[in-house]
Amino acid sequence: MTERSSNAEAVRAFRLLADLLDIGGESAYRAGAYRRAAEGIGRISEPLEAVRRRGGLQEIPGVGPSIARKIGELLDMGTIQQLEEVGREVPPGVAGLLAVPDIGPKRARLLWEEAGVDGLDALRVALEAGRVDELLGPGEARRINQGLGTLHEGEENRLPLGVARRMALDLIDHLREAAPLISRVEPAGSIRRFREAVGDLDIAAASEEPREVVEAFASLEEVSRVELKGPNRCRTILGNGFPADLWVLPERYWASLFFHVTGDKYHDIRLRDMAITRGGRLNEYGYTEGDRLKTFATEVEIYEFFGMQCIPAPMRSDVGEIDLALRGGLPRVLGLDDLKGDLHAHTDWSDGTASVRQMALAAKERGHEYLAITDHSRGLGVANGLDAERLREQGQEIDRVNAELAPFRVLQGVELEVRADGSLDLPDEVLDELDLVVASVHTGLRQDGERLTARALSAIRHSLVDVLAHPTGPIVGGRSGGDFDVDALYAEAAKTETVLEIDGDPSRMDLRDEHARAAIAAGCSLSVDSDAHSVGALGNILYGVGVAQRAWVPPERVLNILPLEGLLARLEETRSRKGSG
DNA sequence: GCCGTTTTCGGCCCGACTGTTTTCAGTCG
Repeated sequence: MTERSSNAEAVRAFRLLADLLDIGGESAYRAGAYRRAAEGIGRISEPLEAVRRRGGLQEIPGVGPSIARKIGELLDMGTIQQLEEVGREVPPGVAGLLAVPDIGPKRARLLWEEAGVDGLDALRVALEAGRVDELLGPGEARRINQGLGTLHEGEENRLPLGVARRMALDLIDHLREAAPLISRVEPAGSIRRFREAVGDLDIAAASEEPREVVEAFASLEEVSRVELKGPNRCRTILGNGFPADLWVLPERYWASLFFHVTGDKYHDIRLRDMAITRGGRLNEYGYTEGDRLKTFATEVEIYEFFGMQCIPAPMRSDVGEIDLALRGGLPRVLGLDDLKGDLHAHTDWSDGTASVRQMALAAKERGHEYLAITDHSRGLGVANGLDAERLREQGQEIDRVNAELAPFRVLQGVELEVRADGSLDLPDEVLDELDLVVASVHTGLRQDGERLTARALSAIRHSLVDVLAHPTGPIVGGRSGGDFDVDALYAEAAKTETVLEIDGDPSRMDLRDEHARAAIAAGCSLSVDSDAHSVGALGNILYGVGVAQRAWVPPERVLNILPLEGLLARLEETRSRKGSG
């Protein structure tokens, strides 16, 4: 993973360069170009060094000849000369001020030049001494002081998608109670785009009385502070410190508003560019040419207006989807309806909360044809893992449930521990009796990369392992993943036809989007699962679908789009091929 | 600095909100 860190370094370097140029009074467009390039670099999973080797740097969105050259400097010398030079003019600490809400490049420059503020600590001192008040006025000083209070230094203040989405849905419920005049209200922004970590809640609403809805929103119990409030817009900070934004317009603007609030920014800008070349402009009300406004009933109509296919929200990021949609060549990506079943779920036999029958009934109700019960194996003692004996007993219970619920089918599987030495937690003759074996590396994630990778590879190669669960091992917002050589995993999984999982549990989201994209490019098949430990959590498969869409995963590369018979045949084929190979 | 179904030069998204600006600059999403 050492190569990959150079991507993160480049993102940091170009962001810093952009900030410093901005503060130094350089053209905002030039500074913006560096910021755009940082964005583009942040979205690729391939190491920059590898991209350079194949001459592909300028294919990165926002990277042209000049920035490509600077990427070269960074790779070869570990620094960018221009950054060093600009850093001598403007102390890099000044760029840190931009993280404070209401401080942009102009105020950062003013604070630094007029009050010697060269970082966040100096800002606190200056606020204390009343110098910010003198420079910017009491109102701005108050806002900046508040903004500084919500700023968590270092760590980016983002929440796992599942947590953020739950918060947004609760907020929406309460808003509907408080403001009955709402005709529509939906989470938008990065929640709707299924980013695995979310920085704020963006909510779009339609109402003929926008002002009343804004007032109701600002008065919700959850809201601890209103940062900004207008007739159709409100930005708040919730009691837990998390920002929540609301946009409200009358129903006839809904599609344009929903599109606008969904983003992402660069996708939005590309469509606005297209509006300009047509002689008009695109905004959250519709398309305006002269004094004539054309509104849209649906997002599909917006895209059709520009002669494009409609792009699913998770795919909106201006990394090529727009050009494909213009040519009618947007690939079909996995949808929730494509999935015929779920291949990873737990019951009260290990650390789940529901019985086999309860889980099966709930899966059946969701329209699934099958559900694999994959309780933990014995090695994960903390999760009450099953040994061979208890697996046999559980098999009898599964048989009874299958007799009752046919043609729905409960598959008996196991989530099998890959031990610290790379051996598997149950003997082959036990695994051979099961419908599905999902292998997992849960423990010893702090091992060095070589050993970790070797463990995962040995699981992938094993003839009775069908799926490698949550292959990289991170917990969103918590511990980072193991130091796996992911490219080696993809290559081996593709070769052996072992399936890699997209685990939809919101605290995992693993594989994440960039990994899933790389795995698809390497030729792997994937499964998209809930990893549910309760009946309600079966719905988490939706998050897995979101990740798959962000990664442009085509349905035909996903194992559990297969109907039951096809799935069983496929599992058997792959096992026998691996066994003989 | 990037980029092109009007462009290889001359543009660069758009609108909302705040403060102390009496007509707009700065910031944000």
